[in-house]
Amino acid sequence: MRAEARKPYDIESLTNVAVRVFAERGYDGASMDDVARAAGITKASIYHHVTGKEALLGRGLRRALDALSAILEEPGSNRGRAGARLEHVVRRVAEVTFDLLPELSVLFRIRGNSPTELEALAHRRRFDRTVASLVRQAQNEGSVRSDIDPGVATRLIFGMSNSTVEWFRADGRSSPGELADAICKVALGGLKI
Amino acid sequence: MRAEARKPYDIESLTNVAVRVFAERGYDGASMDDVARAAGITKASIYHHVTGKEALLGRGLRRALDALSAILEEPGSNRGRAGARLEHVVRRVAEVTFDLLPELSVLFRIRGNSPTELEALAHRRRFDRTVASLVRQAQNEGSVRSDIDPGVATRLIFGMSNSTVEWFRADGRSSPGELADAICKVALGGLKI
DNA sequence: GTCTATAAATTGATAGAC
DNA sequence: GTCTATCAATTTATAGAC
Repeated sequence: MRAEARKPYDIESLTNVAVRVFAERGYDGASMDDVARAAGITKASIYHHVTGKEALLGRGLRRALDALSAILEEPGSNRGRAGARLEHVVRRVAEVTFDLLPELSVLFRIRGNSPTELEALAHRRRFDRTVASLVRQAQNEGSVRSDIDPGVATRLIFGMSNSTVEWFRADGRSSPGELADAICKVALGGLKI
Repeated sequence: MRAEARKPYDIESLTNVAVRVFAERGYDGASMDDVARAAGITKASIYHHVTGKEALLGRGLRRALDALSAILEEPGSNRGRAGARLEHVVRRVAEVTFDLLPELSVLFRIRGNSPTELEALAHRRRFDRTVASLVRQAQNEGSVRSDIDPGVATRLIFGMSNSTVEWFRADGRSSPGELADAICKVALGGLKI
């Protein structure tokens, strides 16, 4: 492993490194020195690109939230029966999760300890509310069981889907597509035969 | 709200406070001063009861892991068909989660950033492996679908169940029993009708 | 764009009095 | 069992050279 000439960082490539470190050690558990070490530059150099640690967090959260919001704009989320639209959203959230694994991992673990985190949580709640109303429509049309509160059902589905960021690694043993399949099967069909 | 005479802390009552603070702000995001403030004593006083912050974490994690392990010793987890035993474990994990909400919340969010965390993660993996083998038995006896890997199924079930620590509050709107019901219904039966 | 050096604040932990 | 005072280390962030 020889030393290699590296392209200088810009704000995007540095954010890539930061979200990976935040995902691995947790935002609060990761220091700017951890990020610097992972990037192969010094801590001071980071401040040339961003105003501080919280700005790096904000950029990661923004990526995650933009990707989730985009799902709700897709045709599959807005056309057809509510049951089919719900299934589309669940599958696409799973796919986006694997696509932006560190960003979503960070989003799913924030606690609201700062204004940046609080704003992201508010955005996320908006997403959840939209899906919950989709669940309600699916219940009304008879394609989803009505004995569970729509908000609870939404949280349980995404609890299952989101938890994959804790253990899924694209290591070839199971592909993102296969896992997205499994999530849809269990969330919509259950484990029982 | 007048100042009140308070029973002096012992190690258990202080751990109660600490796990609640850790659950709310995250272990790394919580300072010893946060714990002290929540307890209504000074930071220095905490060190009379425990050797340090990591010891408080260890005590909380121990509570959570002991409660989970105890479930596997229950008759319902060891007698009868695998499908029924699995359902018992899922339900009991949900109930224990609501019973020890802050402790389980902390356990579910650790990353392995210290020896204490690494040891707890090892214990938790052991629990997961036991349940995964239960899922496999249930597949073999034909009570659980066989098109999903037992390890993946286990992680998805507990991903759903464990995620409740993020949002469930015993505020009367929905009871622990109702939520445990909903988790079993969705995990085993799915959302679809 | 990255570095060295350093400031300023926070934080985990200890000493010793009451 | 709790306090005040303080230390030592870590950590976020800045100044200024190259």
